[in-house]
Amino acid sequence: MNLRQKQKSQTKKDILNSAKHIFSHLGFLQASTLDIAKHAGVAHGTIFSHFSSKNVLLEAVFNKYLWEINQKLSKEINSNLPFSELIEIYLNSVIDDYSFISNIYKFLPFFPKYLKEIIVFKELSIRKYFYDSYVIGVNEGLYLDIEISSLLNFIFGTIQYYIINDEIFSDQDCILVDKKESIILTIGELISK
Amino acid sequence: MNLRQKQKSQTKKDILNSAKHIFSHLGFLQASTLDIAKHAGVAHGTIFSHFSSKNVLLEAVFNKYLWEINQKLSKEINSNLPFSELIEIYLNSVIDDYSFISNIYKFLPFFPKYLKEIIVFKELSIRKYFYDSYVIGVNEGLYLDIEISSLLNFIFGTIQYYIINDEIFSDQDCILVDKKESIILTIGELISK
Amino acid sequence: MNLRQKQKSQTKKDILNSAKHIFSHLGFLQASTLDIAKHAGVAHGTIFSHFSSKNVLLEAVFNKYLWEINQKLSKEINSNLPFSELIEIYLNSVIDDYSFISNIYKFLPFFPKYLKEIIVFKELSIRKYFYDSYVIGVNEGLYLDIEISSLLNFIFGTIQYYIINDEIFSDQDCILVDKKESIILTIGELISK
Amino acid sequence: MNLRQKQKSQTKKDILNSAKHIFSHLGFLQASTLDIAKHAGVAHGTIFSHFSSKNVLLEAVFNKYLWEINQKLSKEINSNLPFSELIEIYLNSVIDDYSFISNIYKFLPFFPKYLKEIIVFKELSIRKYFYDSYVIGVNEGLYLDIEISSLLNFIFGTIQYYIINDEIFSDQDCILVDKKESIILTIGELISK
DNA sequence: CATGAATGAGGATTCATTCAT
DNA sequence: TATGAATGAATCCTCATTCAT
Repeated sequence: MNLRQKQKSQTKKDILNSAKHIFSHLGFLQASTLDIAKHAGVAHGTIFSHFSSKNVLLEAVFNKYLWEINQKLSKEINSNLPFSELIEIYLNSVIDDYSFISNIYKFLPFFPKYLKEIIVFKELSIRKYFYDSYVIGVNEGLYLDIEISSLLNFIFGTIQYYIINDEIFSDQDCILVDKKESIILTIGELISK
Repeated sequence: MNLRQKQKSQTKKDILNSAKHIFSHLGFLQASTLDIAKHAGVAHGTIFSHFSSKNVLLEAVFNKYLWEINQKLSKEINSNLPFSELIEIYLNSVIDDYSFISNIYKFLPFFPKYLKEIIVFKELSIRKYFYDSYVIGVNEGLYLDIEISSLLNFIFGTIQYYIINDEIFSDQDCILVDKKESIILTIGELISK
Repeated sequence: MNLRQKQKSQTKKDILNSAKHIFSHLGFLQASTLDIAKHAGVAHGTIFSHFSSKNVLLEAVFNKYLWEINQKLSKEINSNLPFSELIEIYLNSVIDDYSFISNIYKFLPFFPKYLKEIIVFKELSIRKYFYDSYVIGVNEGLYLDIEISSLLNFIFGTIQYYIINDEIFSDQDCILVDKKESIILTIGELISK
Repeated sequence: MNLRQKQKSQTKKDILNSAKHIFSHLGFLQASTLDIAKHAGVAHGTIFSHFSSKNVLLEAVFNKYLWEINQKLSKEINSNLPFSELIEIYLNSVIDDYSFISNIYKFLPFFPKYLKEIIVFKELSIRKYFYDSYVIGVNEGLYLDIEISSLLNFIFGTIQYYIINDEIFSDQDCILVDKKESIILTIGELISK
């Protein structure tokens, strides 16, 4: 990669970074491409020479950062860990990047289908760990033997619910800090045999 | 009520109906007041002679239709019914007005706080039935004795989760038709002692 | 005049009164016909059954109240009074109805020509007294013998200038209270032989 | 300055010019930003990429043209000139840009305070010359020794008065052409010792 | 005559996207 | 590739005026 290519690559990174930052702080609709360009220190048009539209930029942001978050999570997570520990690790990873992830969930309905699918696809790879851990627990006679994918919808659904309604549930910056213990406890009680 | 008042009242109803319709189909942000006016067959300005702003119209739509839905629900629902039957009745009421209710949940994060509170307040009155029914079940030794409000967050959260992600989970018009049984079954298994 | 006619006449008076009040407080452009109707306790349309347009109402307000102000002024004023006393009386009459009169002067450029002419015509009848008084003063050898109508333009112009620029010249409600003495003094010095 | 910058600068000038033109002909309130854009041959939005709001554009127009007018005036004016000559020079400068300046005076009461202050500030720098010239005249025993700032209010007030009421006083395009001599003469008679 | 619901033209502003430089 | 000026469709809201009741 020559200098020119490096600079180009750096510009793209700057835009992605700024996009994530602006999206996290203003939300995906309120964030304008001009805001992002200013924050990245590039011309407005430069965004469109790297990303053909705002939605394509959104897609790139998702691909990059959700992938990073998943990477980090994969290192800590492990199907041999007990189910409730997985939930805690997952919640911690959401808390770490709360302003970004909460905005994703809040704006999900506005995204075109292909963006939703990217997001869901990333989530699926995480679900795998939960699934396997639960199977082990069932085999060990610890957990109820129920349809696991339904159970996982309950868990991820509840977390998403708290995030989306955070403004109502709590005055804190991140509602999950408050609710983490309660979520883990309730799930534990529900699934234990 | 004289003719004038009847006509006025009818116009207001027409606007509210059209607003509900447009909101349900385009979403609350994409729906323009001009769209609504056209659909209602009135002049653009007429909307603003009945509702001082788009948000006030939104509020009125919520108050009218959530109230109607709640009314209907209250007639069918009853704390003495078993918990899973309540869930079914509730799900049916959501299914009946799916395109409207799903949009409410999808756009919730974008509403001003006072609108969120209206919606939450309506939900609370429904939760009461669930709460009481669960208490009865616990006393009868049928259900696990866990923190009920947390449990209800799990249930409402899961339903909201299916709704918000409906486009991904299912090609049907209404995902809950598909998932109803699964939801009820899973909850039943989880809470049964 | 029968009861019906009396009521009609009273409604018209109410509207004129309210119009003057609203015009005085909000200015002629910011004041809406709806504001006036509400203040008068009549239906919006009623205004237009008495006055064919907002401008016609404006005209009526001018005719009524400028006439009243002139009437009152005519009783106090008298060509035999010394010139500076006339100025003081005139200034006092402006001060008495400052919020109305100041708005007239401020909005003068927005009025159609025929409304301007009404206003000027009312002013002319007052000018007559000033003119005559000055002539007497000149004949008595007290005042400079200059073109009087030009002089009067100087005086009325200056007063209008203070009114129009009151926000800049003073924080008081009525700048003329502050400037009255200075105006009279300066004119006195300029015209004395 | 490269081509891009020149073009941008030219567009801005075009907008300012058109704004001045439209403001002068329609008045500051009746003039719409769309009118200005059309006259300047640019898209409506272009105005807002150069000026953040209509008021900011107004401010820019004032700053640019009042400054130019003042510049031109400063070159001709000089405190050592006799007072009546100053008045003539000032009147000529108003006459030169009559449709613009007359609109400023006519719409003065409707401008936000900070715009009024810009206008007044420009006027103050001119007043300085008048003040100094008068002082010299007084010292030479030519003029009455009276409070000068009051006198200047009389003069500027009278000019403003003629301008605001031009439609009534004269059928000419510019009333000051008619009245110039009369104004100078009357002032001369009033102030001469 | 009085009512007041309905009208609809008009106006300022936003912002993703384009394209000449 | 990068720039950033220019675009123009889209949106909410105001208000004098009309007219059926």
